[in-house]
Amino acid sequence: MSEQSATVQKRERTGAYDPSVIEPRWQAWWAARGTYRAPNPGEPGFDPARPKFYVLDMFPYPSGAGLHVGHPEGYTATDIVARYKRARGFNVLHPMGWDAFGLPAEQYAIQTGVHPAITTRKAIDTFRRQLQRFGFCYDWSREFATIDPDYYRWTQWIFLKLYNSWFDTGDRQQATGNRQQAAGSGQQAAGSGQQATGSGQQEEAQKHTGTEAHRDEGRGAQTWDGAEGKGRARAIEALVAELESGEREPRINPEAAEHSTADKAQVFGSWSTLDRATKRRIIDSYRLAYLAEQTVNWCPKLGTALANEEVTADGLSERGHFPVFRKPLKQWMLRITAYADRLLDGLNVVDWPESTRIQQTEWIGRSEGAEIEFPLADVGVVQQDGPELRGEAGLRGGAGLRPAAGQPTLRVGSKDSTTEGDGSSMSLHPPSVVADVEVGREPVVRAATFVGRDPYPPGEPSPHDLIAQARRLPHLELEGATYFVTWKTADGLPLSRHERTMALKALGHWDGQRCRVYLANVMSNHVHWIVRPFEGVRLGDLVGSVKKFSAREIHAGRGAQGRLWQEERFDHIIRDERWFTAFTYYVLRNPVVAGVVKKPSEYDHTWVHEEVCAAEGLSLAAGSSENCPTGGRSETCPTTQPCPTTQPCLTTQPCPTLETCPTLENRPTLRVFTTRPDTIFGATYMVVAPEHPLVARVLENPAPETDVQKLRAYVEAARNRGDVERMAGAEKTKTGVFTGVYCINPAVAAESTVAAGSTDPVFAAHPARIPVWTADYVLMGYGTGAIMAVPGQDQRDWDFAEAFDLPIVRTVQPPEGFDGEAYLGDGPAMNSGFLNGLDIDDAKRRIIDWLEERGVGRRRVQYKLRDWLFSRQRYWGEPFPIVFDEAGNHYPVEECHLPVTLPEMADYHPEESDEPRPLLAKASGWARTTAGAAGVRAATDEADVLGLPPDARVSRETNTMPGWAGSCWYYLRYCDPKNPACFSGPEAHQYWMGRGGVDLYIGGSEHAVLHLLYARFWHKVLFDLGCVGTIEPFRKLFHQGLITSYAYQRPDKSLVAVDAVEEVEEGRFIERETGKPVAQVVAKMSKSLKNVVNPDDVIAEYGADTFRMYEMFMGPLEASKPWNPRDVGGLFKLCNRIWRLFIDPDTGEVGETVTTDEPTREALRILHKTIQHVGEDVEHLKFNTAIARLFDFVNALTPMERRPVAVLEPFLRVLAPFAPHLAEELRHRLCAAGLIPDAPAESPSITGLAWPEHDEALAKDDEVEIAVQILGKVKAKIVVSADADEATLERVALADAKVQEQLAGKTVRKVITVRGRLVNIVAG
RNA sequence: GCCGGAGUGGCGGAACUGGCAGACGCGCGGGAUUCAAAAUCCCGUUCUGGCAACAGAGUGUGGGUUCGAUUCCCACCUCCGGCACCA
Repeated sequence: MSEQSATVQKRERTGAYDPSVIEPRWQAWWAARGTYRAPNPGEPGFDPARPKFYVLDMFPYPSGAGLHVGHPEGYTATDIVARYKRARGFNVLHPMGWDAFGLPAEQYAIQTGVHPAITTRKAIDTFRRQLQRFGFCYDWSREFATIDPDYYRWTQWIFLKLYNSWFDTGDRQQATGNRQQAAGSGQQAAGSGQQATGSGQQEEAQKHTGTEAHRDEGRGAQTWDGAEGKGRARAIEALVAELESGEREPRINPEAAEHSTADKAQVFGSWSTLDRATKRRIIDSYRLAYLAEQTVNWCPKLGTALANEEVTADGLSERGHFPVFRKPLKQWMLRITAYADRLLDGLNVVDWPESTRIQQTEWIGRSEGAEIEFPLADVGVVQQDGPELRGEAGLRGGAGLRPAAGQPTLRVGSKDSTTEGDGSSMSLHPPSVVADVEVGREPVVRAATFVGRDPYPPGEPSPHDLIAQARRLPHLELEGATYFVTWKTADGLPLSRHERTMALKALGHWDGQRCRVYLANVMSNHVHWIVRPFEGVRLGDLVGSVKKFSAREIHAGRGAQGRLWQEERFDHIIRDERWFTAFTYYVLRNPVVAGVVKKPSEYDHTWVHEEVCAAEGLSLAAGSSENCPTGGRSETCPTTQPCPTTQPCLTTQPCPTLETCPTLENRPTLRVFTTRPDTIFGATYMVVAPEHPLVARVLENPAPETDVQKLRAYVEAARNRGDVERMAGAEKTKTGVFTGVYCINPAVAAESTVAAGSTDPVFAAHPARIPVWTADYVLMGYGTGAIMAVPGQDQRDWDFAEAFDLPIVRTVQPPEGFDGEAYLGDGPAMNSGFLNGLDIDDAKRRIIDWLEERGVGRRRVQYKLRDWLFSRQRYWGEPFPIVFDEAGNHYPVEECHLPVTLPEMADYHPEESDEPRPLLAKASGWARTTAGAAGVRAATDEADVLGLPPDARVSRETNTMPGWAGSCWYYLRYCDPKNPACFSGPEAHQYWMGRGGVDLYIGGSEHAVLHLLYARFWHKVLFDLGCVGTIEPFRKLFHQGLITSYAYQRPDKSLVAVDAVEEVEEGRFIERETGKPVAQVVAKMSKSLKNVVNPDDVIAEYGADTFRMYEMFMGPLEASKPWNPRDVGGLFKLCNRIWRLFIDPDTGEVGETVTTDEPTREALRILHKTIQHVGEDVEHLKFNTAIARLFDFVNALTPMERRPVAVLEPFLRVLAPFAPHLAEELRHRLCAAGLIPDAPAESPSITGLAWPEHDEALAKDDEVEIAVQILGKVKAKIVVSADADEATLERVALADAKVQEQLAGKTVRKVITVRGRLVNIVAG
């Protein structure tokens, strides 16, 4: 201390440059005067005439270790820009604050019991003190930390915005459309949906904020501030209103990742009839914040969940080596996937580094392709009632088809007690396949593919189309539904009139008792039935009962036995009156069209409920056959006609009837996602992930070829491999096991015919029959967890096919001479039937159309992006403003009751527990409360599903938000950090966030993906809700490079710490202990290598100005570069030299060389060059070259005997952004010496002064040296006036003696002249 | 493996849109100042050959386009960052 102050005194006395004195002085002065305070619109001192510039640093986490030299790199850059822009007349917003929640403080609390807030505040104070020592021009009046209740109150508020919003895809019209409709009309529907969305947007924006919309209107920049389309967030009330009005069908959000496809397929009655729980389920499925069960790595010993990186390869915690288990836990998720497309689109309007945009694009991972259904050839394994099939498995339900055990072929069989015994005697039209519905046992077929789309076509299709459509749909059994059911007689045996009457009686038997029968109709060989089972009655039971009863009666009459009715039946839910009418109309009109009767009323085996007869608009006699493509004959397809189905028929014989047509329809299918549907003909096998439900199902119910043991072993191994071998690195060899099951390749099937006379109904030798394998190179989490393997065009598939000797078929013609394996390039399709000759794009279009027409596939976009897991089982984070009632329903805390603050804890030790439990749950006094105390809205009445009675017992959400939460919106709070009424006041927000948001955002590339993606997501939600006015938050983004350090490396590449090495001579280093030579290398700074540079030390030695200039001079801002202590001195020297341009070191006064002379031409030239180049370089963030220009200036001025103040003073204003203390000091000294007038009273600081204007003419050199090349080699130099034209250049160059010499004996062929550059003579 | 970025003196780096490669700094060499040192100022500093004038080579490697290439194209090598069997 005493030694240091002695040095200081000496420096002061001698007038040497001493940053340790001048820097703290000016820092205090700036702080006292509020020099860097940026007033908001409306505040005193705000100048609305100036444009704004918002320059932002990435939110630092104040670690206990304090600042390292990497931090100030970006901060210096933004500081320079902020100062420069201020000098250029901008109102600059340049704030700083703290992303302060974080694990280290909590860990420390666990160890010591010190409240994390205390630890964190201390770290913040250290950081602030360190940052202030750099002289950064932050507006500290705007400082806040994410741990401030005043701040996280609004983080919670935004969470509630997410919670209370849903993503309207704008497909309401499509909701009543059909997924199988032609692509053209589908697009039309989507288009009009978007339009509707767009027009409603502004309106709703106003509605939501309650205040003025934050939207930045009239700025005109469509790309920035316009509506985006592709759907948007809206208030949940709008959803409820749509549901209540009937505008939207009540159903589970089809886009909800947390719901199974079966959930999403459920069709509910009208909104008003639904119970509370169902209404809630539907609403919650739409929220942008939702609860879902997620697997966590739970470590009971640590009482905490661990990130994947914190778990070792052997399933132990990295910390402590305790066992870790995978446990499901209900956690909050944010529906970021809804914004996948918009997050992609936004990347096109921002000025960001290309690499970051690419990283984000890849993270979102959009791939366009097709989803294709591959019918399973062996369907015995797929009982349609299994809960497994409800997941994302992609197994489509059809009628359950079942092979006889041990037989490779399908035969008619039954478990029906009435037909026990010989199944073969029941064969129908061999070799066809008959579906087997196990009536009375488990007839419900879950709809695994009923995803996201309403099954009913738009407009008014013909009844025939409806029926055909219904046939393709999965069967559903739902409480309260009305069904259309139809089945045939076995063998198509005709019924007599008497038998038909009996059947009709049976169909009507339970009317009024167990069901309501709306329509019953018995034809000579089949029945139609429209029925609504009463509550608690199952459709399957009813059908079974009717069949059994009628069969017994009829058989008795005939004296026959066995099966009367076909086991297959079609049932489908009738959802609304339109459909009801259509089905009824179809049933009644069909006999007329078929010519059985003249009009429906003549049909005597029909019974229609009065209600139906009375129904409006049902005109039974109306209609004609013209809109029925098969002339109404599809029900009784005669053998003389081709099969009327749209599916390719695989048998060689004409189908007797539709129901027995062994086409691919109505089989269970394996659904795949592919980006190369054009290669479908080359799909020679299938692969499903080991976790795929099909595999479990096969294990339960093996196919004849299944090697159960091997399969089971593989699945087990794959499960373990998930965690263990992921770390072990890329595993090259492909592994897998054949499941024993086959699929039918629908494209190959359609193009091939089975040889006539084949008796094999499941195409045992057919090329369309392809094996299904399981292998862990297929991931359950992407697509459908199943692929069609196309070895010819996919290297992974190729490798797999090679390994397991599976067929390879090329379907894209590789170029001549191609000797690779899989061919991924473009080329004409081959071996692909109707696709042959088409290039990839055309083939894709063609095949997708083809698939869609047949209902076996569709266009599909897939994303890698997953929803954002938003819950952490930690104490030190933002509490969720959510409570749960005793039934487990969640309720938001009302806005006026925010913030929900963290409770005090007795200690921070997690409880050791097998059950995942967040730490906060220990604060039971806090967690258990009442709805009123927690601030939940009081329920208005019974029907109010979103409120609670105030005295209802509730428990608080005990998870907390993740670290990302607070940093997602901090840039908005800076605009208006103290506003108690709003997250950011509209006026301030509009001003600072106008014109594309943050104008310059600098931070490390480690945040290139997650932080920037999450923040953009929140911003877009807030945009949709009218809370912000730009579609993107950060207009220009820049990543500073890493600051590395030197370390030393032994010949074996191991690193040696800096303090263990000695430099024996220039550039030669040895390891002190061994004396062996080591090489100097660049490495990341790390404690272990002892190469960490502490900024405090550097500042103590050289001062902040030197530090700032060194960091900027090291190299390009974006590059990684090593900290070289030796180089720092060079910048200190620069500061000293600048000092001495002004100050006589002997006297400490302004030197006598500083004059009021008229500047010389030379002095003016260097000044204006400096102004110009530094300005340009700062604009381009090229600070290293800007500082080189400062060197140039000093180099030019140093030798001058007389230095005009008219040149020195503007130079200080150029210097100020880089070395603000030095510039401020010197300017004040010039004032004090009377060499320049005092600065204006309102801004006595150099900070308030304008950037000097440069004069282009003065900056120009009078004469320039021009290189003269002969054949591109410089041979001579000539000096000409700077504006010499081409002719002059050529003349002077050719006249040059040296040139003459070189050209002797040669002919000049051509002379190329570039003004101000060179002359190149082509001679020979 | 894929995607992105980068390879230039002893070192950090510069070179606008294809136009004198090595700005600027560090280090090093020489000189001035000094009793001496530090500091400061001046000169030099890509390599090879030559006392020198000068000559030749040279921007990771190999090829190409061009009057002219660090810059554009093709192939390859090395390093850094990101993703990782994404169908």
